[in-house]
Amino acid sequence: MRELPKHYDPAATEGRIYQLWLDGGYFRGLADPAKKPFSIVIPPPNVTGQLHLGHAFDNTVQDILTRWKRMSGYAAVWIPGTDHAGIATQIKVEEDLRKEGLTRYDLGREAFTERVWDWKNKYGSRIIEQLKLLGSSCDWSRERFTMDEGCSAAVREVFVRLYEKGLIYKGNRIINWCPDCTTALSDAEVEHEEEPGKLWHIRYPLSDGSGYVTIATTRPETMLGDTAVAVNPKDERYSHLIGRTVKLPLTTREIPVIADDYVELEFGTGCVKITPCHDPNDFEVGQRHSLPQILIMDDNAKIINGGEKYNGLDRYDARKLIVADLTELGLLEKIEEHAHNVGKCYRCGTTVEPITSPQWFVKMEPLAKPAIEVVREGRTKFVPERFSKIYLNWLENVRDWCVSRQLWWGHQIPAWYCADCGEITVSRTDPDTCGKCGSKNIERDPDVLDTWFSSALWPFEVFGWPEKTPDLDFWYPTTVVTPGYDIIFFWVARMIFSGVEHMGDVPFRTAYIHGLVRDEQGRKMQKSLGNGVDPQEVINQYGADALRMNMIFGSSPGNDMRFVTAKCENFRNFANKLWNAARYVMMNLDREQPPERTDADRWILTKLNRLAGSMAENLEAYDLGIAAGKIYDFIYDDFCDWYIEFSKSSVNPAVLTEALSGILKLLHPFMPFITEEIWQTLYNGETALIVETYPLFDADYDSLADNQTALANIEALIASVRALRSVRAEKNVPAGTKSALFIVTDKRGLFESVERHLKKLAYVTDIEYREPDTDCVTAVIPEAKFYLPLADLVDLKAEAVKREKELAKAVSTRDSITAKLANPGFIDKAPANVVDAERERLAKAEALIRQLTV
RNA sequence: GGGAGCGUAGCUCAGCUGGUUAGAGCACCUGCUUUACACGCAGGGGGUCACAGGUUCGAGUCCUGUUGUUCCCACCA
Repeated sequence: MRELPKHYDPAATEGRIYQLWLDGGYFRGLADPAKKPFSIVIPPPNVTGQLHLGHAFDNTVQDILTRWKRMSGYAAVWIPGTDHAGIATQIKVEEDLRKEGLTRYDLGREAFTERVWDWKNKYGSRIIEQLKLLGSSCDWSRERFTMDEGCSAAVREVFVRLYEKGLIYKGNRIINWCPDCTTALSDAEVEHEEEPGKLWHIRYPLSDGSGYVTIATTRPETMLGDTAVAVNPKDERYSHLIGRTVKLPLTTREIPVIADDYVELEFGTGCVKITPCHDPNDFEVGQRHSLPQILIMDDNAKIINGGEKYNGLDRYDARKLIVADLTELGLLEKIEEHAHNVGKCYRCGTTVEPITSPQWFVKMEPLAKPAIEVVREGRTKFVPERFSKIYLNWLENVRDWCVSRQLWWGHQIPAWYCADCGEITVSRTDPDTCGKCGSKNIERDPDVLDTWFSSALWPFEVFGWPEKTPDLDFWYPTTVVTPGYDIIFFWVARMIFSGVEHMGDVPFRTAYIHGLVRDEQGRKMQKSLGNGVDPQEVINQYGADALRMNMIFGSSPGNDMRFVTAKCENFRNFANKLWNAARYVMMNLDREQPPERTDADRWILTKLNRLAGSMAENLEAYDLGIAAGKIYDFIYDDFCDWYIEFSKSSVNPAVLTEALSGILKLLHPFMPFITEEIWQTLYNGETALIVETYPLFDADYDSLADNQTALANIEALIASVRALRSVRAEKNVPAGTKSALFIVTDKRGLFESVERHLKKLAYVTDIEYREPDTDCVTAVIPEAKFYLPLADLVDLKAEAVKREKELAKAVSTRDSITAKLANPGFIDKAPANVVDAERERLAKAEALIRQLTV
């Protein structure tokens, strides 16, 4: 047998163990009809991504579930892959270009996308390599990329299908525009932030010179695009103005005063400027009243169509100038402080501009309806349940999804415009001619699709859809996905409606939603704050197993967690504890085997069996933190503190090994590296732990009479040792000082069977079952009273005081239980096992009182 | 304007379907080279579970309200 070093060294182990798994092909998922399917698709990280703690958390959860199911006999597969991340990746490459003094326009579309592919091929696997450091047991042979051939085919198929069904359309509608990324964004990609702002009150003179109306606005620059002023039809202050016109200051235009319910009477002045091209509400008002549309900003949010003076100005410069000009004209009535919500681009943080623009939209209502149904019916369950409300609420109110992006990196929209007849041809294969008039004068839409359009198809495209593949048949719907709550809208909801629409079934049975990883102060981890913790450094310092346990231990489903690096130390220590326990086991393998199993042997195996049962319940319920806590406690308390200590006075190497291997199996999904390493040593590399069978609860074994007896005996032994150690510590008895022990008990058999342990663990020389002749230090448990003849330490008075205290406590416990049991309500309504437990407690309290009053 | 989470030991957090004396890690105190581990062992101190009501035989756990805090959604310019 190999000598193990005194300390576990993760850095020297993890790479070797990971390679062992790879070489063994253990991650490979095979659609074996003899087994039950278990499948997870990874939330594909961005190709531009660097491993952060969010990934670490997410992937630990997935790996625990996958390893557990794999060991439980499922045909388990975990599909990895990456997302092309349209905006993020394009920005990255454009930044590189800028260093060379170039823009993407200098290269042109083809050369530019080629360059992005180069970048992807060079750096795109970085995040994948980092995931491996965590121990992720993904089936790497199935790694996918959202822009690989298969995924691209799936995207195209979906686009065409939806178009043919009338669920994708092109329209000139108001969208969110990021002037920095120069692309449209979906509603979900806009983050609203409250900001201090101003409410400018501006006078619009009536055309007939009879006065003016005062409007209030937070964005005065948009007045250049005003095409009306609106008031509420019920507003008597302004009813006389309806139908008249006002002169739009700073322009030569005259615009009408209209009436619309949208205007609030109480807010501002009760008069609203209407800018159909730059405000979603105004857009709708404009539709209702057939107002002209005047677009006053270009792609970079610079003024156009605003007159010579303002054209070309940035929107904020224009605002300053316009406010100054209005002031000069005496048309600025007042400025109020006004906090309001501002939409920001979720990628770059730039304030988005609502503008009208011709874009492609997915019609949401017909897709949302069935997606709402499947969750209501429980065909997909959210864990924790509360997230289903967030999901439902979003889908119930969702507006059409703007899917076109003015980027070059992504899935180019398969639509061709005919210059001759204006027809749009949408096709599965690239057309040469217009589908309507046959003209060759056609041009492809330059835009690409929202990145989330392809990730929405992830759970079926990775199995080969639109082909009908055996894998798809076997593993779809997938078992579970594990995203953070921050991507419920982006990803979870869109996967569900896409799965239901294209596969006719939900994409996953369970959406296990987890919280976000925050820093020690509870802040989000952000580059700009510099508070990010690099998981790779943590792994280097403490080991991947320690990092994994840190993420899982003490976390609860759906809740955020603070990452405290120091906590890793605890789990490094835990790993070392297990390591040394294993060392101990292996050092004792050659010892002589006693003929029978002792109570201690039966005790540890019975407890281990129960542990398997209760951990299974927690794992089934996705309570990973609780399961982790239980195996942790078992290893520290039951196995190391007690069983190994028992084994020092009477060792059964077979049981020692049996218990250790059970522990290794149960712990493996959580701490795969160290458990496999120990397993390899313990069994000389003959088998791999990763494909061993996960322990199940055995009810028959649990109910064996010998095991039940062993449990009772060992629990009494533990209580005895604790009581004796406690009293010795209290009296400051030096550890080296041993003494005889007198036991007064009517359950002599209970102690006779464990005398060896009692002597060893409580520093006892001889045991006698009688009252001692001299004054003694005493300790009491319900089953017995103990006397330690440590004459010079005995303080009779102190002993008496201590006994009195204990007695008082025992009496109060007894009385409260007695009262409880005398309560007919309790006896009638409490479940039998609870009543029994109380009766047992009472018996113990009474026994303790008896011992104390002997 | 709606909705949700959180408030438990000095700190970071568990506490699953209500049921013993509310737990863990770190920190703190007292001992200890006990033949696996000082990345250790033994013993110990520390909590009126935010507050107020209610349901119940029984509430940290369920309900209502208050308060603090964080977040999400929403078209009052």
